[in-house]
This record gives sequence, structure tokens and C-alpha cells, in this order.
Amino acid sequence: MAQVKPMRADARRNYERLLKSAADAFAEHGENASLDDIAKRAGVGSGTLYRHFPTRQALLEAVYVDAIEALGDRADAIAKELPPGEALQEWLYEVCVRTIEVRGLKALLGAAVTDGSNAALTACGTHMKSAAARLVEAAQREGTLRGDLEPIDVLRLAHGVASAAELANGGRPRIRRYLSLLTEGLRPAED
Amino acid sequence: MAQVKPMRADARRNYERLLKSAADAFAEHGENASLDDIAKRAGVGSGTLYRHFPTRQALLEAVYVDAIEALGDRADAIAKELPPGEALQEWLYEVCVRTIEVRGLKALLGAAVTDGSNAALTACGTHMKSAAARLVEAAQREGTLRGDLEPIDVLRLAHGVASAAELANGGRPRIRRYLSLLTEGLRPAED
DNA sequence: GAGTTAAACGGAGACAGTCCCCGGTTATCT
DNA sequence: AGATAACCGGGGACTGTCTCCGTTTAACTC
Repeated sequence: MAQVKPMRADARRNYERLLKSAADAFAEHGENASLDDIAKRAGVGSGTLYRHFPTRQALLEAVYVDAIEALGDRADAIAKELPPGEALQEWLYEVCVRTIEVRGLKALLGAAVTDGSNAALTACGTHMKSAAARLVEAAQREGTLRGDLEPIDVLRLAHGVASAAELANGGRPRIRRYLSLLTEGLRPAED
Repeated sequence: MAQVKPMRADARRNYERLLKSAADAFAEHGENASLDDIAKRAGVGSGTLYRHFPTRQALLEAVYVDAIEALGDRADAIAKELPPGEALQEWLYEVCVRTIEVRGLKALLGAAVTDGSNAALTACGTHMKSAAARLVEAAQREGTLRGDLEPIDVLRLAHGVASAAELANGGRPRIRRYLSLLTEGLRPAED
């Protein structure tokens, strides 16, 4: 899985520089930041950028793998602190928050749960899906989550909640509300 | 509300032509179709396009006003055929279907329910919101919809459902499922 | 530490899209 | 028919994407 051949020193240096300025650029200008500009900031030619990262998606993924792995880890940390149903709810909340706040992450997470998406994204997708599966299955065993739900449906719906909340001014405060509406349903409470 | 001064004959002709080729182009290439190309297809210069429609949003809106008004009308038609709760569900279904299938409409409907969105979009937004309000309030009176929901929240959540369904291959078949999950909630059925 | 070589660099340039400007045209009114 | 204000249209500046290929350089050998 690791690099078959170690990269040449200059290649490695440029790779890291690109990653760093890409992170800055995406944070500053969103996921459509100019690629040539990213190369310029990193002090390399655009050819170098395109050699290391053939597509914008590839660069986006490289920049945000860490964030996605962190989300996977959070799933397990939360699972240790809360009962399954609440743990899932809380994890989905964090996923939505990141989706909205980390500019550029939304497209990536979206692609990760899209059918027939780019093979290069499978790593992220797998990571998210397996984290979701652990929480979903635990909640189902506990009986607080419908048994007929697939983890990927839950992830897609969370993505939808993030999209919905994003439409409201400020976004973030609406996440909890929309997420609980999703959990509880739109019908009147019966208790 | 109407044109204060009637348009000059040539201006009107170009306006209509642009609208027609824009509709074709958006349907064919999605909402990012080339504007210069649209002008070319319509047989006018790009200057003419930009004079009539200063921004892509403006053009998108002009192209889809009809579709949006049709959705508003559908709300009333459905309300006459079904009990309030089901009517809302059915209308949201149609909204989601259009959102996904009519390329270019998604951005517009999204902007229409976004806080602080462009003033030019207010017409569409108002139209959708009032249609939603009628159905939402009827369902609330009937007691099949939570009383603490604002129409705009319902629209945003529907937009979210459309986004979620879009991630699944083919999209459309998932709409009904995701919509009913939203209505019923993710907790196990109690009946 | 000089020589060799394959890997990596980088920026010029082809291409596509957006948007504005302004000389020329034309509908409309009298 | 002539005056005029509105409108047309395409040339061109600008920005962004992505590739190609002559040049540089790290890494390895002796």
C-alpha cells in the first residue's frame, strides 16, 4: 500500500508544499480555488502540481484524508462515551458540522457516498462507511434505530441534513434541529 | 410589476430566442453550460445576452420561472385530491423529482430558500414558500404534522432529501424512501 | 567527487469560459 | 423621411485549466 519506491527528495518536498498551500487555498477560496494559484503559492510550476495530483478531486482528497480519518476515529471515541442511539446522533452532528465548516470537504464526502464514484475515492468512502456501520449496527441492536436502514443511507441523509442546514443563514445552529427532526420524524410527537 | 415600457421589437425577439436556447443548453449541459455558447445558438452576440441577463442566476431564473410556478399550482391541485398530510408528502415528492431531474433547477430552488439570497430570486422564493405554507398549515391543522415547523424548514429539508437521493445511483427511486424516512423518523416504527 | 541517467521540474502556450466596451445598426416617433 | 434613443454584436482583456517538452537535479556508480 505504501509507495513502492521512495520519492526523490525534491519530489517529496514539492508534494508537501503543494499539500500545504492547497489546504490554505481551499480554506480561503473554497473548493474551486485556482489550481495554478496553488502551484504558484507553493513555488512550483503548474506542471508539477498536475503530475502529483492529476485532478482537483485527487488534490482535495489528499488534503482532507486526515480530516476524514479523524471523523472515523471520533466515531469510536463517541461510542465509548454514549449509548448507541445517542452516539450515532452525536457523530452525525459532527459529520455535518465538518461538512459545512471545512470548505471543500463537502464535495469529497458527497463523492464518498455516491454510487459509482471515482475509484480513487474508495479509501475515504470505505473509512466513512465502516465507521457509520459500527454505530448504525450498535443502535439497531439496541433497538433505537430502524432495522431496515443501511449505513450508507444514513450517511446520505446526514449529507442531506448538512445541505439543508447550509441553506439557513449561519447553517451550523440548524444542524441539531434538522438532525433531530430526521430522527424523530415530522409527525407530531406521541408522548 | 410589468415592463414599464414595452420592449422594442428586436429586443423582445432576442430575449425570447435567448430564453429558448438557454433552456436547451441547460437541459443538455447542466447549469454550467457556456453562456457564450447560448448566445451563439440564439444567433446573437454575447453582449446581448449579458444585457438581458446580467448574471447566470438571472438567466437560470428566467428559464425556470415557469417550472416553479407550475410547482406552486401543483400544490393546490394536489391539495384538492388528497388529505393534507398526504398532499404535503406528495407535493414534496414532486418538488424533489423536479429538483433532481430538471438540470439547473436545483441551484435555483436552493437559492430560493437560502437566507439573505439575491433579491432577484425573491419571486421564486415567495412562490415556493407560499405554496409550502398552504400545505404545511393544512397538515398542521389536521394534526399530521408537527406544529413547530416553519414552511421554509420543510422546503429546506426537502432540498436535503433531494441532495441525498441524488447521491444514489439513479436518484429518483430513492426519493420516496428518503422522504418517508424523514416523515416517519429514523426510530423503529411503534405500531 | 566526477560522470551517468532517469526522474522530476517548470513555465510557455493552446484552449475555453466570462464579461465589458463601444462603433455601428435599427425600431420607433413625429 | 429624418431624428434619436435603444439596442446589437463581436472583438478583446482577463482568468483558469491542462499539456508538452527542453532543462535541471537527485541518486547512484566507480
